[in-house]
Amino acid sequence: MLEKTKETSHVFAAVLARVQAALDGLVRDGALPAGLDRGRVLVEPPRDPSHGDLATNAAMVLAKDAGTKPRDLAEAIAERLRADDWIATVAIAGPGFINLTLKPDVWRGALAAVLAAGTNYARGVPGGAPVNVEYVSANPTGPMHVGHCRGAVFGDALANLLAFAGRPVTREYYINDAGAQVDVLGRSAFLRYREALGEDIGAIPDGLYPGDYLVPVGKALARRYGPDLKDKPESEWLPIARRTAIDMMMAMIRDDLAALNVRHDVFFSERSLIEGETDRVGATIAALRAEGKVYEGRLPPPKGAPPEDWEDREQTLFRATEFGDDIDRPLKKSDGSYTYFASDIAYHKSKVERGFDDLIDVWGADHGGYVKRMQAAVKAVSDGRAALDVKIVQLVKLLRAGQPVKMSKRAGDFVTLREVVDEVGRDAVRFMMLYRKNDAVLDFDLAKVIEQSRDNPVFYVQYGHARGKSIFRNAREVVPEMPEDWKGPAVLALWLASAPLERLVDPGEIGLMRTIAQFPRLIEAAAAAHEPHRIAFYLYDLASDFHAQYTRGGKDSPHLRFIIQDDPQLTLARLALVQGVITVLSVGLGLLGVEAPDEMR
RNA sequence: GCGCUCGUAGCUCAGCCGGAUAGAGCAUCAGACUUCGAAUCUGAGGGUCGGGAGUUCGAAUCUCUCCGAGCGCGCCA
Repeated sequence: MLEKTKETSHVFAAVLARVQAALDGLVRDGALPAGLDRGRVLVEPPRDPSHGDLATNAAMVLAKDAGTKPRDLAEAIAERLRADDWIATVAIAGPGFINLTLKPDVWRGALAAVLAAGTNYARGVPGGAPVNVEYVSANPTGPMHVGHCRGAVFGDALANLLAFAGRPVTREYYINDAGAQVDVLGRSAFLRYREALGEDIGAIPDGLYPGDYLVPVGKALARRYGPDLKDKPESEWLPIARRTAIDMMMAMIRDDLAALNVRHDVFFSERSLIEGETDRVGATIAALRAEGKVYEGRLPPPKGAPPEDWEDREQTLFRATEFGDDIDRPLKKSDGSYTYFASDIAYHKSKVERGFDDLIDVWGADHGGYVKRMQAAVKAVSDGRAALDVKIVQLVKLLRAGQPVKMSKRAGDFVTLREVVDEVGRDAVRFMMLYRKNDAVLDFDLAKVIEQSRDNPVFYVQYGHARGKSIFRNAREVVPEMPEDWKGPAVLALWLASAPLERLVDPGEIGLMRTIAQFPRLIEAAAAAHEPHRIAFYLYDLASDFHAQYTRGGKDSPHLRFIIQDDPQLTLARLALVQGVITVLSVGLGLLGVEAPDEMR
């Protein structure tokens, strides 16, 4: 049995290091030139399991620079790897792959490492540059609807993932509390205020928000100010109505987010940029102008479809083309006020000034055309130091049993986030939103996601966890010395540490250990790519392996059951394996913000 | 017209900085429960990876081009 070292907790990284060591050896012997770029050397599981546990492309990516043939180099590398104490067999295949089979003890060591680390398994070492993730940022003009849901869940899971990978993460929400939309909100609230005072307001006029959710805002205004506001000019009541409405809308949005288990560290007000002691939007523009990145000029009308009311005029422009955008972008409207983009530049500048060079924004698909200019702006305000990655989450098509759920925002009968969460549950919403790449359109079927079958990946994965827990509940009569739950995971881990893992010899058992051992690598890759959906797919695969192994211990092969009545030691070893599985399932589900239940109900 | 995103099995989708014979689920067909939860599992059939060209040892993946879908296109946020 190998020791539980840092190596065994990340087998792939360790084997890569061993391959690199073999290459170092070849360099020392003069068989390989020094100073080759080895960045492309990978160790990964081959697609076809019959090729072994791991494969490396080292010979193929280095052969050209080394001036040798891939298969010759592969043979030289293989010769050194054969001496490695972890490696059982080395085979060269295809154009120069080196296929490795590890000694089973390596995988057993990986399992032991999982047990020792518990819920810290696969956690990255703390460090790296601080990263700022901005997500949701829904306008505070009403409750959140389903469309907001996906970005919220995605951003939250991505932030969880980056934090777990070791990065210092700040989760941020940008409140669009300036501009025309919140003025409309303020006027709509004022109407409800008059209504609350007993006035008959009739139908809500066009151009104001009709939703009932503003009724409480009107009542609150009436309670706080009585009739005082009613006869004042708009310039006096609007700021009050607007402020009250925004605050109440944000409280509602926070509640909605809480229902989804989504939270933010920072709520950043757009209005604070212009209403503070200094006009930070103006200051940002002035600073950019001083650097020659802002100028007064004219834009050509859009090609193909020029607007009817196009008016050629000189305006304040950001030199976005210098930073990779297609066209320079206006910063001021014709009435002299700032464009949304201008505020957004100041806002992103504030992120840079707060020490973030690594920015992630999560946006809806309708903002796709905005990406280049924002990335250009981030480069401009940070002198190229900071980078912005914009994750576009695509549309969610809401269905019920295959039929589209009709939504009309104009009629005010859109489906709210809260309705969906209440109907299908937080776990189902979160998992399904993450069980898809962010940039692919998502069909969300309200009927299907509460179905309890293999068709529904949420239940499939959760069932895997519950099944593992169930095995522990049933094992007590064979291993009565098993610590009680209330003693906590550390006591259980200590007990499992004495398990004779060398008795895990079945290919299905080794396979499970191998899958578990891939988790740290998966976390690293998913974090680097900003792709939390990879976790969801991995968990599905792990649950699948586990269900398969469970069922193999059926009528034909009772010796493969996890609980063996007359063999407590073997049962103990298999319980250790089950614990490894449920640990990873639980950690992974935790990153997705989905519960890992002990029982299915 | 331009830009962004997407196009993989009948349907819904994976495919990890280019890698070996392109994988899952659903659906279809054939099987597995007197004992650890059948909310599960085993097997079969099903593919011009939208079309074409290029880059190279090698392309679903990178480049170009065409076709198709969605989103966006100064003074909305």
